Amino acid sequence: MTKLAARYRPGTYPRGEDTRRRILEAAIEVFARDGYEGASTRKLAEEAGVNLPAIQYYFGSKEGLYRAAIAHIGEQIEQQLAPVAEHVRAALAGSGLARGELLGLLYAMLDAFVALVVDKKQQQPASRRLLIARAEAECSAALDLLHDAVAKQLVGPCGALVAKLLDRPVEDEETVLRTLTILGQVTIFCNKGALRTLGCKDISEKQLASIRAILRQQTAAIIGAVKEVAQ
Amino acid sequence: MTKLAARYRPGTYPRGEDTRRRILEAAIEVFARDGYEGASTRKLAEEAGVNLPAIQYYFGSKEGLYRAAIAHIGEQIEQQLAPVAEHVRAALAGSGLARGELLGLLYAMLDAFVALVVDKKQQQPASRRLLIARAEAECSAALDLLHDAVAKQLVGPCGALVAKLLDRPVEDEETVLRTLTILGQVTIFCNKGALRTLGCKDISEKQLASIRAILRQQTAAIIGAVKEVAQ
DNA sequence: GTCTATAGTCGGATAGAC
DNA sequence: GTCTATCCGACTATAGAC
Repeated sequence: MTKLAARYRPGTYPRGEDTRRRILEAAIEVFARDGYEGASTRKLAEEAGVNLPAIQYYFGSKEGLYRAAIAHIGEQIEQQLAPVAEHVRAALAGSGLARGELLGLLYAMLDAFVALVVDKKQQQPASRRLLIARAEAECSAALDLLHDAVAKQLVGPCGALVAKLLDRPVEDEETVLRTLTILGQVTIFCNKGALRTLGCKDISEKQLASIRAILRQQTAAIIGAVKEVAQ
Repeated sequence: MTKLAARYRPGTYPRGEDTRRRILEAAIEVFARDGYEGASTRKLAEEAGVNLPAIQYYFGSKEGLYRAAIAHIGEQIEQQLAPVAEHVRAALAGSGLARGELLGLLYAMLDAFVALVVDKKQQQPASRRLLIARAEAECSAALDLLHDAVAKQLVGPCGALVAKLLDRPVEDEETVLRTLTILGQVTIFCNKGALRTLGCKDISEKQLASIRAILRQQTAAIIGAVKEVAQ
C-alpha cells in the first residue's frame, strides 16, 4: 500500500478530474468526522457518490487518499497565508523598518492566523480543523506536509519579526520560544475545552474582534512595546 | 454496548483488582498509539497480557474500557493539579491579597500546568498526552471528564486570579479570553509542530526552565504589571 | 474468575464485465 | 473510466468448559 501511495505525485492527474475532486472533498469530511481507521472505504465512496473501487483507481489505496487529503489541506493553508507571508518577507528584505512597522506586520500575521483557526467564513472550516487535529494526534507521516506549510508561511515570518523586535538572532532559542508562545495565544481557540469555557459552540463575529484586539495588546506587551502603536 | 459501558461506576471494583489495572494501563498505551478504532480488542488484550474476553468481563465492552481509560486520566489530572488549585482557592477565600501575591499564585498555576503538559518526569507522560489529543480530536463523550478536571483545577482558579488582577468580574468575556490566551502560551507545546520548530524531539530540562521564565515575564506583561515581582 | 472456541459482521482490496 | 460481484482476513462479542 505504501508503494502505491508513494507513487502519487501532486499536480499530475491524467484521470477524471471531477470524480477525483469529489472523492477528495468527501474524504476530508469523512476522515475528519470518523478518523482514519473509523472511515471505511465504503463510507468514503458512498459519501462521494462513487463506487467502491474508484478509491483504489484514483488514489491507489485508502492511505493514498488520506495522504492526498492532508496534502490538499496543506496547500490550502499555504495559499491562504501566502499574501501576508510574502508581504512580510518583502518588507524584511528591505532595511530599516521602524518598530511600529514591525509590530504592524506581526499583527497582520496574527490576524491571518486567527482567520485560519477560528473564522467560519472558510471553505470546509470545521472539517479542516478537525482533520488537522486528528492528523496531529495520529502522528501520521502526512503530517509533515502541514507542518511545512505552517513553518514556511507562519512560524518563519513571525519568528523573523520577533527576532528583529527583540534584537536577537532568528535561530536564538528565546526568540523561538517567544514566537511559539505568542502563536499559542491563538491556537488555544482550536481547543474544544476553550470553547466550552467561553460557554458557546463557536466563536461569534463579536468575540473574534475582541480576540484580535486582545492579541494585539498582549503581543505588544510581550514584545515590550509599552506604548500603543497605530495600525 | 452503551448500556454496559454506562453501567460502569468509578470506585466500585468488586472484581480482580490487579487484572483490571493491568488492562487499564495497557489500554492507555494502546489507545494513545493506535486511536480508538485502530486499537483492536486483540491488541489491547495481548498488550495487557490477558485473554480476549477479559475486556468484556471487566469493562463491559471496548467502549467501556475506553471511557474508563479517559476517566482515569481525568482523575490523574485532577489530583496532580489539586495542591496548587486548593492553595489558590484558599488564598482567594481570604481578602486583601497584594498584586504581587496574586501574580505569584498565577505563576504557580502556570508552573503546574507546564509540568502537566511537558514534564517528562510523569507517569505515562507521552501516552497520556497523546490520548488526550486524540480524545480532543475525536470529540468523544468521555472528553467531558477531562474538560471538567481542567476547568475545575486550572481554568477556574486562573480565571479568578486574572479577574482579580484586572479588577474585572470573573464571568466577564474579556477576563475569560485573557485567561485562555495566557494558558495558550503553554498549550502550544503540546503541538508536535512546535517541537519540530524547536528542532528537538522533546523538551529538555534547560528549555523547561527557559519556558517557565519566559511565561512569567510575558504573563506579567500581559497583566500589565510592568515591575518585576519576586517569587 | 479465567480460558478456548467460535459465531457473525465488516473491513480493504481485486477480478473482470462493460 | 466505471461498475458488480466477490475474496479473504480481521474485527467485536459471546457461549460455555473449567
